Amino acid sequence: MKKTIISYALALAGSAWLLQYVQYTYNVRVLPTEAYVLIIALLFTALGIWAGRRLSGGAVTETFRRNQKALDYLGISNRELQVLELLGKGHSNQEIADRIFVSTNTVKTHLTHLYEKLEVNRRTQAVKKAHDLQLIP
Amino acid sequence: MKKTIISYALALAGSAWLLQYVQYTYNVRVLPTEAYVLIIALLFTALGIWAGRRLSGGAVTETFRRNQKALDYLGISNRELQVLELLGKGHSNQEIADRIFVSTNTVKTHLTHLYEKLEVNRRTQAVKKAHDLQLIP
DNA sequence: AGTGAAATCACCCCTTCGGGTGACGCATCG
DNA sequence: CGATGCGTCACCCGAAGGGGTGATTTCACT
Repeated sequence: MKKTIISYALALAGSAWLLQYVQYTYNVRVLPTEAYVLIIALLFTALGIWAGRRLSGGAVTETFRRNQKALDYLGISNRELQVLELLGKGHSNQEIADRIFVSTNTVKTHLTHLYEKLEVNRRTQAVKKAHDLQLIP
Repeated sequence: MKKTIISYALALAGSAWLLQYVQYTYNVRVLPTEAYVLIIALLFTALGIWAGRRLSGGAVTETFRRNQKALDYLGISNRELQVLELLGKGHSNQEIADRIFVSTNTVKTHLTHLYEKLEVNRRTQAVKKAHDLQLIP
């Protein structure tokens, strides 16, 4: 992180210096201004892409966005989604039941429906599929 | 994609034009050359970051990199990792056993050890933790 | 007013999982 | 040589999960 910033600053300073050097040492403008602008622009675009990857690509700051379309398509209800979320956190049926104030039977019913809609037959598979479909983080 | 490229080209052309405009219309260089370089650099750095995100950020091409350090720290063996991977795919003990040609008892033993090392007591939690620790994709 | 989906709960039966214990062969390391 | 860790397998038991059926209430839509 710190290294990235320092490298970037050095690259920036170096480029500025290089431009000055070329312009003042040879005292000629071999290329029109547009060309310089283009070169600098391309150079720093590349640097920007690289810096962007280093700075934000590594740390996964990406916020979770639920795939509402898939949710609708599969016909998963609110309550079922709620159960699915707790499922994804690794809770047992009993824990889920306690957390949403229903009996384990109800949780089982919701899960059965979820398994049908997700076309799976185990909770682990349900979690995996829900995760792949971006239904849960 | 196409829109991104076009927008980018427009931004680039616009910036070049703006520079020309400022320089030739007022016929004065209110700022030293370094400042211009800096402005252009910063501008296109930002544009580069933005373009980078649009072009490659959307498609998650990010390849999975196993967290070897965590693996070593937790003392998870090769065989255990193999079981963990199949676990993460939502397989049952029987399926895992068939896939690696051992008995379900062996799978259970591996899992028991994994639960201890990952400090969990359910397969779903194990999958979640392994996923969080980047032990499995 | 009637239909249907969602949500709730119950009971049964069977499979799967998890925890505990014990055992054996094999390799590596001191 | 003995200790340690890994991989393998077995048996037991209780808890958890999964499949099936059936039932009630509530609420929205028609």
